[in-house]
Amino acid sequence: MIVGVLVQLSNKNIDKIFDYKVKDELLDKIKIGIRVEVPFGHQTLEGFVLEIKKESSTDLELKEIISIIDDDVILNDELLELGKKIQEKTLSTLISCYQVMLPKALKAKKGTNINKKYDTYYKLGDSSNYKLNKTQEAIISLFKDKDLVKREDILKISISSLNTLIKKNVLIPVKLEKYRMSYKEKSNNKHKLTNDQKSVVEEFNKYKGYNTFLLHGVTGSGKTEVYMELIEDALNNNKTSIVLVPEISLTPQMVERFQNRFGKRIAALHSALSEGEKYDEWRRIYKGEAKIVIGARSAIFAPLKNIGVIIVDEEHSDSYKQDDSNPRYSAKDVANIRGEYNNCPVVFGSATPTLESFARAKKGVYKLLSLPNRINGKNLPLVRIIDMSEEIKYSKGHFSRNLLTSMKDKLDKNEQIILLLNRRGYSSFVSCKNCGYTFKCPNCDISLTYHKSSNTLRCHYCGYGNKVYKTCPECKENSIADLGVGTQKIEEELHNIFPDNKILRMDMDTTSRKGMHEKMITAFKNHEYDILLGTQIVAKGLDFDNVTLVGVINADTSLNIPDFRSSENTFSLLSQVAGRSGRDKKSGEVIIQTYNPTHYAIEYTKNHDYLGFYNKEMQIRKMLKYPPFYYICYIKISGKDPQYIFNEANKIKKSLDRNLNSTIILGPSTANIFKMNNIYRYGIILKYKKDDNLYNILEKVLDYYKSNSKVRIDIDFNPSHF
DNA sequence: AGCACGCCGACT
DNA sequence: GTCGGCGTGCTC
Repeated sequence: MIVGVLVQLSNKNIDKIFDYKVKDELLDKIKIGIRVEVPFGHQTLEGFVLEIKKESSTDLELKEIISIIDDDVILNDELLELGKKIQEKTLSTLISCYQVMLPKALKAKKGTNINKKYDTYYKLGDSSNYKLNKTQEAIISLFKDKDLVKREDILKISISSLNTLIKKNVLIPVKLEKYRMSYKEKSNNKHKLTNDQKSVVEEFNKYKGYNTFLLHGVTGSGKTEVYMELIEDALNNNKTSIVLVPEISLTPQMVERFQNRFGKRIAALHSALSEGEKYDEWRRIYKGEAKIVIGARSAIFAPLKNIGVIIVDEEHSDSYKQDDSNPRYSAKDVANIRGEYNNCPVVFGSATPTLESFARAKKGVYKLLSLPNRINGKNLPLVRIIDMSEEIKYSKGHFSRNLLTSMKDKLDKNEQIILLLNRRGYSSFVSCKNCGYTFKCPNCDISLTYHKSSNTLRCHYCGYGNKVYKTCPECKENSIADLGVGTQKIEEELHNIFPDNKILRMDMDTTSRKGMHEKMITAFKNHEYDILLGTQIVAKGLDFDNVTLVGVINADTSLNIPDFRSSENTFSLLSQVAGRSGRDKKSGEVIIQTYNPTHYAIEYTKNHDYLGFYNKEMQIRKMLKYPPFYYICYIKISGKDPQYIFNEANKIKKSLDRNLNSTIILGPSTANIFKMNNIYRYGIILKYKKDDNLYNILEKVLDYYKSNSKVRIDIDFNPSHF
């Protein structure tokens, strides 16, 4: 017997199958999809068995497999096939496609193996010919409502009685894998669906088998309740489900909501778990103990069998696209591949769908489901737009008179307020008031961010740090000052204006410690604070009954990001944050401050007019040949030597020009951040509708550079941003 | 990724 | 003469 093995080393040169012989004693343990240890060159590596065959195609003398790592198949047929499809779509190495599907604990490791842990339980044996005493009866009574009882629970009664019962075979020990997490029993039965929700479910049920649905539901329309109904139906048909949510909204409350309804059949995969905990959850799914998986992007690879429905909540979120490492895949694409394989429905849900998804729904490629109203008949909040270029005459700070008046009003009524400051691309920075000099990172060529707590300047990309000088290095004047505005600055201003109110700041700085995010949300929900001030983190999915005012300090920051999706992202962000207001009985209000009051992304937010925004934005996309009218592919060429990189980038561009005739080729241009960690980068952008030669030629480019250590080529299909 | 092989410069 | 730089090629 010969096995074909793919070793766990992500490198284009060795991303192929190597053949090995199998020792007689391992013969019956070999299966496709298990991991084995093999000699490889001068080292020992782990790899996946992908082929079993009688003969090798090479005439080299084959080496033998050293050992077998798994008893059971790690990559089942579906995942094996899925990995190949992802590698074809992304042009990544095949091994990276398999590795991304598995918990890190299963990746090739150096001695840090996570061992399974066990708990001892007991089940009832035969007690028919044994007379129980009082203590023993107490032990047996523990089994009244369950089949298995934990050893610790019995020890609380009596260890000697336990030992006797074991000896007499009244109790039989069972070893079960110990999981690091505890699971809630379900406590809550299903809510009644509203008529809107019911009709969506009915429409959904008209279709059988694999279909992709777009559930367009305004904020507060009860999409989650619909998801749960679909999951419940799948469960009743003995099928499993996957629910994807953006990492940022995968809060313990969200998980709890599902646990309350489905109890232990839920497995949650999110970044707050340790690697060990993630591995435990993965095992529970793998063994079929968990039927419903809720998690962020990579949860789409959950090793479930017999999937009945796949749900992607907040489908507009860019977190579903992995863009920082290979494979650069979209979990939504993977959802569709798995939906097709399992012949099951896939549901994308959002209040502000991506233009790509909505366009597909309009064309009938996706089936459109709509929830146009908030539950219990609440109106969407009233939105007011404030022109800050006018307003700045009346105010020294960052608050308009309208916003201040409204805030005061709500605080008087003991209601709560959320303030959004979208800091992205707008970090606090110091600059010379005299000559305009700004401090930049010597490694990354971007502005350094000012951190007041440590009085330092830091680079948000590479972590470079430096003290703040008072004297300008350029003009030698003592005129360096803090000119940017961040959440800290606004927080100070708020303290001055509302000294009697409690203010909670929530951003990357204050929520990075484990559990903080959760604690803050709970504290705000319990009205320990009056005002929640934060970055995008406050916009997503949170549900606070007492919030009646949402203020956006400056809506322009996300508009100004140089990305063709900045209008879409702004509209989406503003709509999401507006949706936080007035979710309960009291009606809500939204005040958006901006220097671009007539920009359509802001104007359409005012009337919650998704369709209006969609139509306008589609015209622009069509004119400028952007998605959904064209696909985009970004080729990144990077390396240490800027001149060499530039030459190679031009060579690539010329070769693409020669070989692609229906593709628009832009660049090479310096990437947004030309220099980062002393690596220089150029980008080539491709726009295409259909080019049969594209994948072929891109593969040739990758192949040409695969052994060239001076150039690195990264290809990103449908990048979420540049 | 490692590691060996091989071809050039500068030193005990 | 030899040590060591890293460019190139190979791993069943």
